[in-house]
Amino acid sequence: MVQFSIETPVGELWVTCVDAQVVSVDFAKVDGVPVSPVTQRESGIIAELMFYFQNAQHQPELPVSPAGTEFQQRVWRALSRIPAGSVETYGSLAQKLKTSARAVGNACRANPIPVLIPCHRVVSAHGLGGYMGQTEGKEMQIKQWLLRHEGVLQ
DNA sequence: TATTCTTTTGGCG
DNA sequence: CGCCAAAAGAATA
Repeated sequence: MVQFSIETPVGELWVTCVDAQVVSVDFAKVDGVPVSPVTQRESGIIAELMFYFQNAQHQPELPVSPAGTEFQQRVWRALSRIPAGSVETYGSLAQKLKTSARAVGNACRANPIPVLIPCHRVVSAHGLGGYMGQTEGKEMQIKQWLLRHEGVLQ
């Protein structure tokens, strides 16, 4: 397992890789976890991520292996198909997946890989919805930044 | 199987 | 616009 951090406009991004596959991405730093030396395989991942933070239209399609149930993987794959610069509502996603809006929200909340799996492009019918389990606060700032970065928000 | 959870939704004041 | 209750599906024990 290789873990390293990337400096982004929204803060430090912590990436965990196993066998050149992204396992998790987290905005919160976990103390006590040493940064492993980055190898050749991870350097490509870093480049892709940093490129996205410069060009919102570039959606990095990196090999990911999120740990989750069958249903969650289905939702996450659907999320990955949302093109940069557009958003979906929980309701419309639920229709496509033949499920309910709250079930979709459940899976989104369990998403271990923000940014790469664009759960920030899913909004509620009323407002923005939430992000990483929070409906307000720091997480929402990040969500808003990402959407603004992609031109969805003003 | 029962319990609890959810980044929702629609309606009403 | 803000508050409330309902409701569907899935995760968890």
